[in-house]
Amino acid sequence: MNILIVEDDIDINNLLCRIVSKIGYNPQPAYSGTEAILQMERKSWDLFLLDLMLPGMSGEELLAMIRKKSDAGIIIISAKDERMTKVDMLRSGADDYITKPFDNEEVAARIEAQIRRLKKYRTPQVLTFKDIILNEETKQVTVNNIPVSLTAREYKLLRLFLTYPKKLFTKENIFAAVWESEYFDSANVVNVHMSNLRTKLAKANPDEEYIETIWGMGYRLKT
Amino acid sequence: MNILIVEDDIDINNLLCRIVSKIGYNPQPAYSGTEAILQMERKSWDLFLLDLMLPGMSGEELLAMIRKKSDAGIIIISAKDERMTKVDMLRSGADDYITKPFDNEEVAARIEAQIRRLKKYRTPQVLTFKDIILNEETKQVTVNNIPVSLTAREYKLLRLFLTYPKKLFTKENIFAAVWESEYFDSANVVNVHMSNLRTKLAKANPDEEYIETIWGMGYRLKT
DNA sequence: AGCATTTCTAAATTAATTCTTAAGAAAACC
DNA sequence: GGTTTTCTTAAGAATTAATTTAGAAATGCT
Repeated sequence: MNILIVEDDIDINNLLCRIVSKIGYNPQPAYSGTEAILQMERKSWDLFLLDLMLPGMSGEELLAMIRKKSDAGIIIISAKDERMTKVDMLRSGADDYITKPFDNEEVAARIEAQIRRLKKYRTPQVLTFKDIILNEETKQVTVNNIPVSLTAREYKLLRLFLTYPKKLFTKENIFAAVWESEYFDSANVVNVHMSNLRTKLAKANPDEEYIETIWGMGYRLKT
Repeated sequence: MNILIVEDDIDINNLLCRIVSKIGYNPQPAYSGTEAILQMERKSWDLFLLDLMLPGMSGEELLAMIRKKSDAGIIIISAKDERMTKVDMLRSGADDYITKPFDNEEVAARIEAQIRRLKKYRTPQVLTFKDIILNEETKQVTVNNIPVSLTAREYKLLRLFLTYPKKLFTKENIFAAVWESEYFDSANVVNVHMSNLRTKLAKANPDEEYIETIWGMGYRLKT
């Protein structure tokens, strides 16, 4: 469990790191918003402890960026005790909020509450189905031990299916998840990308069928 | 989204109900721990707002019981502002904690934060009747443990019957529900699809009858 | 800017479902 | 018992949905 601690005050950051270590997780300090962004690109994080007053970038901005890119837990730690900020933070995607000065034990408990929840619904770093191996960390996909190069769309499509291997996805489902947009004018976009994905998978292993079409309903992995 | 509000103070309970309604969810008051237990048996809840000081049963006990039986979200609302209690609550399975006196907007935001999380990981809906199992998420149907492949129309038909297992459906009913259209020229379309559905079910289990014809009226599941 | 890659659109092709028709069977009515 | 109505079922026609191809538009990269 990797926890990124975004807090510019060195002493407080150290303290938070110690708390995190003590309960058995892996802390990494970041002392500015920009440093946090760099850390996000470097590896994937399970939980963010986020100070709101940051050099380089406001905590609010950073919060929005994290939420956009990741499903990690976010705990805000801040001296701002104003009501609207608190409410706004929760609305905008933070999972919890702690005000300074904080109590060490409370911080530990809240971190564990988040981790407990995350663990439950954890998406593993490597997704597999039949002989497909999709590595979330490296974004590499192999089929039948052959590396398959997918475009971004194809990758997201495949990942969606592998994440819920039994679920039937309607084209609307797929569009909402992969395109991250509500509107959905033409089902054909989805069709085309499904076709392309299938072609690439088939090229790597012509003897196996991975995705089945359920007429009038959508697509599902073929078990 | 059904939210059970467990709080003995009538005014506070009312206030919480109003907050919940306002953000578009379905509140149900319970004024004691025992009433909450009864409500839990009566139907399934998505989220609990839980006061700690309760007649009939302590909030701590109730919390443990809820967590044992359900995956619902739990938000503690309490006047006890002692540190250890707060920490304990989070450790014992609550998802969030609000202290009285609370701010209406904050309560609303915290409820929405919980709901957002719950929605994402919803457990799949499975409908059953006799040895028919219909999985809403995978759209797979098994009869007598044999997978049955249904067309989209047949699936919707079967789901309609399983959703209201005792209801008699007229052909107009069925047409309206499955075809999602008002007009209904020929009852025979319904007949034909009912026939096809029956044939497929019978193939998987020839010894059981699932749908009975009520002459001159319509169809109903055969109990 | 210019090249390469990806993504989207449009249209032709193919496939599966859905509907219509019609003939025969079962139930209700007289 | 015969007649009428309602339902069942089978087969083929019509319709709708999905696949695929090719090219245009957009995006990304150097």
